[in-house]
Amino acid sequence: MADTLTNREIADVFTTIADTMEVLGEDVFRTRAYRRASEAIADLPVPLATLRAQGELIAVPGIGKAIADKIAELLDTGQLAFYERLRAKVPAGVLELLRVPNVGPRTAGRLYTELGITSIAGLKAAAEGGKLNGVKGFGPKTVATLLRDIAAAETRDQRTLLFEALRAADSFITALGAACPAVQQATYAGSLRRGRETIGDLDILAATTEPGIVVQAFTTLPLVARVESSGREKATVFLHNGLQADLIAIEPALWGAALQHFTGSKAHNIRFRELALARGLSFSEHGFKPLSGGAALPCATEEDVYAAIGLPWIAPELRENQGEFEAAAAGRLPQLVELDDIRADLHMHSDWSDGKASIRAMAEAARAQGYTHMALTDHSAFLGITNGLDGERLRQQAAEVAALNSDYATSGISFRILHGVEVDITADGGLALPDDVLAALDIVVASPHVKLSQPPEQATERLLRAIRNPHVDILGHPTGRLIGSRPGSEIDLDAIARAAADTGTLLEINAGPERLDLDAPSVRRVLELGAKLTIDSDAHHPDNLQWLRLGVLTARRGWAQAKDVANTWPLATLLEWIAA
DNA sequence: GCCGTTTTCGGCCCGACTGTTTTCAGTCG
Repeated sequence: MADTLTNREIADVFTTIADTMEVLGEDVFRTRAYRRASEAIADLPVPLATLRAQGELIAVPGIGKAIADKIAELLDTGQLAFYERLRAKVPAGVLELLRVPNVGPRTAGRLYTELGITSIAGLKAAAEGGKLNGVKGFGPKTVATLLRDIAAAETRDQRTLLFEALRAADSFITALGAACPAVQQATYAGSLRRGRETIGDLDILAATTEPGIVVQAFTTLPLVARVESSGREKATVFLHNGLQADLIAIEPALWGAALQHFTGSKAHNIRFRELALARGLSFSEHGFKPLSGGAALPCATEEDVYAAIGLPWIAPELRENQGEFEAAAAGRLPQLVELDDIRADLHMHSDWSDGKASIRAMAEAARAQGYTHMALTDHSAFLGITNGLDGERLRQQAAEVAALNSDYATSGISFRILHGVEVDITADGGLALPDDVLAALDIVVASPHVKLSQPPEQATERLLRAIRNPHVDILGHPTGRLIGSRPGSEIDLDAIARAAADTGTLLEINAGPERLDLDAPSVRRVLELGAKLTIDSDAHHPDNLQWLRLGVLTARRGWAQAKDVANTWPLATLLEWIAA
């Protein structure tokens, strides 16, 4: 039998179904149902085959009987007759047209049925050859922007990493405030505020009593390369670095409504508005409109907005319609971990291996973050690892760590460097250092760096062996994925989490901008299964310690509380945990 | 196709912006 389809592959099938049905002009609510199902599946940390075996498919919000049957057919046969019938009606190239900005399903459908266009290249040729002139809906301006949009689709960048987007948003907001005194307050919203690992565009919110002036200032900033659209209260621009940025200028009295609206997610907002309607309230970025015509409700803060439908404020990182409304209604929202809760970084490198700074410099950087302790975890000597340490060099390093700790103690500084290592997990689950070397260390991070494309069973068994080694305290970047370039190992996350919970092994959220590994859905699942976490920078330079912010956002998206995260614990608690 | 503190049938979030319009459809977020 062929390999079972992954959740991602099945999610893609339902997205294609939705796209195809939209192009065919079929019922919008049916297409929305397929899209919702696809999104729900994409975020599931548990394989669909497992849920199906437990009869739990229809327990997933957005999956009903009909889609559950289609999932079963895909799992059993690797195919779906319904999907094949749809695909036969619309060439794949027509769906490709949807990648062109401002070409939606209606336009793509007409381009296909009326002009026989079945590819972006074909569309470009038609536009350049004047074949669109005189076609209903295609005036000269539309054709001109279409050619520009085709060029954008051909060179389109992938999504931007969270870390880069945060930096871009900060500088953009600073520039806007400096250029326009009419801005009373400005912040970013959208997926950036929700802490998603990659960002499609920047959503900037500005409070002002003079929206026209702010929009004008926004669209004429030096950072702006091109204005896509510009209206009374909204504008969309492209920056020189290729990022798209949207602005909404809003009355201060409606700040909470606009912030809620532009933070999303779309699924969260749709659900929010359904709940509002059930209370006789229509909600938009301009606030509430009581259907009965009653008095307006306050919307200056997001707390006002959620209070209007009887709920406490919900943290942006939770707003994915993945159970946050139910938790809020039941008074069971988690008290999410915060950056200020972090007392230590437990995965840091120095120039003893491939880091760029001395142990002391890294320790001082940790102290500057306000930490009370840190773990120095240089690489073990292993194939492919630069300048990794063997047992002898680790003994030498221990002396330097002891001397530094002694310096801190005699200076009356309460700070402790734990001496550790980031030991390689070999392809079969062994470790690159012998047990007696590991036993002499304060803390051990074990991480996979090579052979990350093993079959799932082998990849899982490899990590399970490492977790069960009594010297291993932390499993570092468990899947090895790199966002946008390497998918990482396929592992049986439930098995890993259960073993980690059994042995007390901490599972890492590696906060490197390209790693964020574990990812947020995995974090939520491993916490459900009783495992504990660490959030570590994996810093190779003092500046990298700031990456921890990304890890905290990821932890929050995974519903993590401070008590779940070992580097929020006091040093004594951590040492007790490791000893046990 | 999904779903239920109005509902197992009949709904399904909401509005800005653009271009081509004699009043609105399509796209986007």
